[in-house]
Amino acid sequence: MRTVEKALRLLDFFTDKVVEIGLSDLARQSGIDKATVLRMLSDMAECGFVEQNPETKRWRLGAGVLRLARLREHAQPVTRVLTPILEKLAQETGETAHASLISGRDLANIGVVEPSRANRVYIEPGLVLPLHATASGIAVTAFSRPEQQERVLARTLTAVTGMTPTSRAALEGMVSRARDRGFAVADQTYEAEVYGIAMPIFGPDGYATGALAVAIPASRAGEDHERQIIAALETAAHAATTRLGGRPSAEHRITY
Amino acid sequence: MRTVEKALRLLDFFTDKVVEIGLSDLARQSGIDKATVLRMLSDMAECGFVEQNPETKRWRLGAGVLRLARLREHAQPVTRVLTPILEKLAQETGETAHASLISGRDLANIGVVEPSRANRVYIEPGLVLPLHATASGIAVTAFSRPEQQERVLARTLTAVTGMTPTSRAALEGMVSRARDRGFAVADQTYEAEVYGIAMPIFGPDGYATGALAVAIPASRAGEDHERQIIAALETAAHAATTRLGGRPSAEHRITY
DNA sequence: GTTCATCGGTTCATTATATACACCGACGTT
DNA sequence: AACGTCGGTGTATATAATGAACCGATGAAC
Repeated sequence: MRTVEKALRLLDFFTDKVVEIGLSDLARQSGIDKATVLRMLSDMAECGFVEQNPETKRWRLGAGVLRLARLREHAQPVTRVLTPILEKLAQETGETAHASLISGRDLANIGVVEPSRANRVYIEPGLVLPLHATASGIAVTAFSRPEQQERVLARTLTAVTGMTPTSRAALEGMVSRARDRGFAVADQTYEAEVYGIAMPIFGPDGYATGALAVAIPASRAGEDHERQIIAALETAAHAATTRLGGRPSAEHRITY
Repeated sequence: MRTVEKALRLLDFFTDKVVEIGLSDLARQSGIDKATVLRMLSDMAECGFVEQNPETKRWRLGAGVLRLARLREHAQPVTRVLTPILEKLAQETGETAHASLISGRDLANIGVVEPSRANRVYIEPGLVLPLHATASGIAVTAFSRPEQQERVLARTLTAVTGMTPTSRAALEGMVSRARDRGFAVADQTYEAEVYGIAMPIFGPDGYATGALAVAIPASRAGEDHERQIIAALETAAHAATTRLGGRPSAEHRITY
């Protein structure tokens, strides 16, 4: 299999909670031989992607990722543009708002703003969202290029919760419904008790490049609240698209 | 060379100014065969490190780097901590202040704040600074582990300007002088007309992990100005070290 | 309107390189 | 003292990376 991809996938074992990982641990989790993992880590360390804690000998993300993020942000200031939009969205809806962008085969969370109320949904920063199991993923897929759409539908859909769509038919239904309505809804498909509503952000070619989403406790789901969220999302997503230099799809129309 | 490293080094061809690169161009610049470069880019794209502009077919940095940067920033909020320190430093000195961290074999610029005055030094965001040719690099090297120091001294030192130290002796002199004085000075070693002064940031083990620096037009270099900058740098670097959970080296004492 | 150069991308035989097993000393527990 | 685990090393083997030749498309030159 491809060595470069295997090496880069090692970085996905670092999460919000798992900040440092030991060599043997990483080898075990990834299923790759210890010697190989070490060589990959050393290679990535030479380039600044990871670094080794000199005391614990464990590995963590390196400063190189900060540099690259600055470069990308300088080329297109996604975070700077989306943060105020997310803040407004969280404030207007009183719920947790987050933004994700297509990153490889998945969706990468690149911004979260929580409302001030106590009972709110927590979303891990830097989370990888599966395209088939989240409102954001469905929204993006619904407005992707046909080939990209087919790639997602053709996958083996792993269940994250009991509500995750696992058959092609179920997913296809959710996607086409999202395309019709202009937004996607996911009822506890990724995490129990969490209900998500998402709207796509479009690129210059009229296809989705990411999504804005609002996550609410499932107990608060209800028609009025949902309408209010969708209205807030509509202006937010439109602002995000245009301020990022995108062009909304002609087929994107919101219908409740 | 190792494949993973070769692939990751491709990312270093993206800069402040070069936001997108075509396949043939990247192959030419890196000296790697076109087919190989394409495979590497495809692998990295699968992981979200790069993405292809669907119109121009050219490649750019992907959203995955934003995600990883968020994760690292969440684990240790380097940027958030250093930005206000840099702002104060730039304001106090009236000059461009910047911060860099060790990233692989080099130093990665991760923050710049410019003063309000018109005649100021411009530093590219996300720049890679060679350890031997910048004040920051000298400052870091002077307070690194002996092995690390030796690795830098043993390198083939490429000249960036006519003032860059290219002999081991010259570099050794600058490093030991920096160790004695507690800060490093670089007079147009990296860019003509730019004079840099840098002080190390220390990690928990008492060795340097990065540096804060002030860059001034060479024409403004002078003893009074320099003294003022060093004083501002001293408090700034101390604040950076402690607020990042580091411990200053016992050997770090400022002497003019 | 033809020519030519260059683009992104593909193919496939060759071989260089990644891999995995066995092994090391160090450390902490039992 | 025996055992398990850690990070790390050496090396024969086999797999995966490589690069030259080639493709169709595009655009500039004349």
